[in-house]
Amino acid sequence: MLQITRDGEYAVRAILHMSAQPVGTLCLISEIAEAQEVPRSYLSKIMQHLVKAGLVKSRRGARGGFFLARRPQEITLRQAIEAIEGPIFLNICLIKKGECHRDEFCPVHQVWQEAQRKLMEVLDNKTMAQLVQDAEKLKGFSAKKRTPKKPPSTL
Amino acid sequence: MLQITRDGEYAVRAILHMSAQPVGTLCLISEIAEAQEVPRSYLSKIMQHLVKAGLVKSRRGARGGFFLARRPQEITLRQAIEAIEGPIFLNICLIKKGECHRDEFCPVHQVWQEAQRKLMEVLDNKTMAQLVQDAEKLKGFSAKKRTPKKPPSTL
DNA sequence: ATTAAATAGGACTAAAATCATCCTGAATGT
DNA sequence: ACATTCAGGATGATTTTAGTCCTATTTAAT
Ligand code: FES
Ligand code: FES
Repeated sequence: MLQITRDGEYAVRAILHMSAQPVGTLCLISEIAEAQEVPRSYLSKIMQHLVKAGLVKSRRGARGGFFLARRPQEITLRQAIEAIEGPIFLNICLIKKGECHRDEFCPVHQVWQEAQRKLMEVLDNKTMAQLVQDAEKLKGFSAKKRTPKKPPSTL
Repeated sequence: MLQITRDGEYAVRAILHMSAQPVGTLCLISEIAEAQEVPRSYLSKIMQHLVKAGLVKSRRGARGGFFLARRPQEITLRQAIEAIEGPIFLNICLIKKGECHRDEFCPVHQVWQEAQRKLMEVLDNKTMAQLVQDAEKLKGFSAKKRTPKKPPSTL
């Protein structure tokens, strides 16, 4: 349907949540699920998948939890999404040359290639660290709307 | 899955096929289906849909067929795809403001907006007329590869 | 008027994807 | 030992995808 799945969306939320924590913080599934409004049991599966994909590490047992395998500035939005959704191909024929035998003479093919390139460029150029910063700005903005004076002391 | 469906792909093929015909030509389902490698009975449904969407007109009965409702230079790739797939939203929260209540503070939202804008830009800036031209160039190119000498007399 | 040629439209279906839930097992800190 | 967490498998409801097939209707030609 040319739309990301809930899996992808939830994965981004989870990674973003962890990215916003102080380094070394262990996050619990229930905590992430509640904060990011993701069904708890569903998120469990997604976290497992993210661990397997190598983006997240986990510790089992009491005082266990999840934490990022890399620093937030080293994780792009694309990586977060593709870790769960798999590589993105706007049309099936983009998977690889020859996947569709029409790609040799189909004039639409190069349009999809360009569209995909531009889409990826956007997702590649946004790191989790940047998103956390953006979120802080948004928070500051909505706070300003409520209390127009006195900028917040901590940023 | 962030991928266009067969419906969308087949619709583009069908419209492209009609765009490549001399004006006034009536195209038959079976003819388009064979040329564009689309299952005949499936294409039938897609053509119906394209007629309802107003992109294509039809004439029933003997000597009937399909033809474009507008000139190829007035039909963009986006219009062809969206006529069948409906409006494209890379994430469900882009459908409209407030569709997802997180859009106010979610820092990913504006990234999806930009990604979508760039994707649409690519699809908007390609008309069926241009694609037909591109196809002719591709044909000429592969023809050149087979017979490196003697450029084709008709273009 | 008959008939052949076409599209229109509805019913139906198999397979896969989507979006989850629930339970058991394994690991780990106290 | 025990409470706490994640790991992983089984299950399932619903929707989407990607078709097929049959009948009805319209139209042109004879
Ligand atoms: S073969 Fe890739 S779009 Fe046509
Ligand atoms: S609300 Fe739109 S991406 Fe998060």
